[in-house]
Amino acid sequence: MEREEFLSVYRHSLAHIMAKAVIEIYGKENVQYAIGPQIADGCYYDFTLPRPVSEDDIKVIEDKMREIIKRRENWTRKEVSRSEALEIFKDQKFKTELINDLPEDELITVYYTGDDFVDLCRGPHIDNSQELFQAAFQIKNVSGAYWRGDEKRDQLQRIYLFAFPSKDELKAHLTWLKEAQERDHKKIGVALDMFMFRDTAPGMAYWLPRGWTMYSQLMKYSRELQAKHDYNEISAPLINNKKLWLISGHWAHYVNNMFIVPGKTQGTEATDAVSSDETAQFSIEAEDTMAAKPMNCPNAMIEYKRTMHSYKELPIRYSEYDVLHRKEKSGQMNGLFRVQEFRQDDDHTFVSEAQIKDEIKDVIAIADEIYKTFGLTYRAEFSTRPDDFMGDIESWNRAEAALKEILDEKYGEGNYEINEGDGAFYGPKIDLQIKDALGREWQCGTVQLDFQLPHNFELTYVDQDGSQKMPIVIHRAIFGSLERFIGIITEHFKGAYPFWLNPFQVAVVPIREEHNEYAKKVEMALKEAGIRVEVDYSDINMRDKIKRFKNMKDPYILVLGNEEAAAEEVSVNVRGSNQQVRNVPLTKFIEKCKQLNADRTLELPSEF
RNA sequence: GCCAAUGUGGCUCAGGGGUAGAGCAAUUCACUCGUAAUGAAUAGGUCGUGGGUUCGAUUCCCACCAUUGGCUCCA
Repeated sequence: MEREEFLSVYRHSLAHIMAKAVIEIYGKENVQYAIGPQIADGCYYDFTLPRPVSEDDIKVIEDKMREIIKRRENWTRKEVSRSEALEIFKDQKFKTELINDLPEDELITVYYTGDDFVDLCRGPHIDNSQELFQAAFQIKNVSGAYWRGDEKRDQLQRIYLFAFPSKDELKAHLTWLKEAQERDHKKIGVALDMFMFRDTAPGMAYWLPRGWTMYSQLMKYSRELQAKHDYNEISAPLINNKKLWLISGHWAHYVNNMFIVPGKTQGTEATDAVSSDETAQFSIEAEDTMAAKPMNCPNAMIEYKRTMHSYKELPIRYSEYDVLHRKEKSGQMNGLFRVQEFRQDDDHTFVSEAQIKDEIKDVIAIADEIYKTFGLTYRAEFSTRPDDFMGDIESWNRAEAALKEILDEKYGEGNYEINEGDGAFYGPKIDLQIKDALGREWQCGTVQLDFQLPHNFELTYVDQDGSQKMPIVIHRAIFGSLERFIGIITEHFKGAYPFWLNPFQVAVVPIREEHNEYAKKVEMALKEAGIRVEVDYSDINMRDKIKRFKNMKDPYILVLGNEEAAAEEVSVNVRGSNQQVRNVPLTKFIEKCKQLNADRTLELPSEF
């Protein structure tokens, strides 16, 4: 049996063992068991139980599973008719629903584990529980889950299980998990003084000097690159009157994700901040109701509309890095990955239909260059026309064909995922997904075609024949949210960012106070060359200075003593090792740093 | 929004019905010319917030807030 097949068979079988254990513990009449599929590192099973599963229960369930396996029970496959199946599971609502939803001609099979447990399943399974003797498993955690992933339906308790063919493999997985948790950007970001969160602004990062330095470098990089591709940056108001959101459609489709500032319907001005006017009433129906922008697009439309446009101007690319606010339901926030305030490397490009393909191609080229700079790999997803699409079907077909052609050229047919009918109602889209340290995927880049907004805002351009045409809008972001992207790269680099990006690039350690003068000279020379440098002039042991800079993961630490001062040299301590590179001429070191900045090099050289 | 867990000095965490403890960090002093944790002393906390139970709550109960892991939804 292939390893993959083996994994799927016995992980799946372990899910049944878990169900059997849970039923024996809680009593069959108290348990509704739903589904128990295998997943990447094990399996899970969904139940409704008489009470929540506690820490103590977890141990009990694990022990019961081991006990069941030791019974060496036979697993028996049985083909049954629909009515037999319904009879077997007559007290099980989820199984009954599953059976009723099976196609008419579907062969229904059930598996007996021992005489007292039966589950609806297409298999295949092991023949006897003793085949699981070597298997290593451990309950991972318990969480809530919705029946059939529908939040309007039953809330189930999902018990996750790690499951591997051997104890060593389980142990290796747990080690991996522990290491992954050490990459957590929430930990590293705090340790490196990058950012913080406070409940004075839930889900909104406070950027500290180091973190903001890096944030600025990302924007600088993005701006430089996009300038080469003829993008024009704009900026627009952070809060807009409700009338804008009514036109854009956000008030109808997105209002639950917006921070609203209700207008005043009656009352006088408050006279002081402490005792405000109690007669004042606020309502989102008031005309002066405002909302913080969750997206940049509507304002970009407003700027486009300022003047008439000729076909000769297209494509018009409006990029922007403005702050966006999106209100999240509680429980959705996650460090920098999911926040309520963020910036995107956003852009709205106005094109004619004929320009779509070339424009998207250029976008993909930019994306490629950016991701390559960070050494990130991503997965592309193509989402096509949904049922409630807007616009004419011919435009959709042409747009989708253009996107598909680009994707095929770029990634090769079949090397990207196609989500049929999953596009936005206003246009098809390409999303780029990147994994975090724990293997969770996050959408970063996105390229979306939009037929709707130009319509809502009645955008036009004058075509060659003098007729009024409606442009198509391309929304795109490559980093996506800069916050999310910084979270991703923090985990990717484990806080040891590339030289060009690190908050401080060079740290300087004068060995004793009498070397401060030379250190100052080195500092100024580095700053002159545009290199971000920090120096510790304090009167403490050099080891302490080095320790602090190492903890902050500065790429190069320069140690300066008599020898260096006399020869205008530096001694370089390279991040990631304790090797010292001695007798490097200062000018040579600076040239190297400038080169690393210019090339945005990923590797950190230890030769100068 | 739902299920569960967590919240103790700047950070990491221990403790537990009788008004709090460690390590790191900070401050002061000493040490300090060769590459990652020198020594001593000092200071710092109404134990997330608000109620309740109790003679007494940081500890038990309730609500709320925030965070984490999932579900759902998204950049």
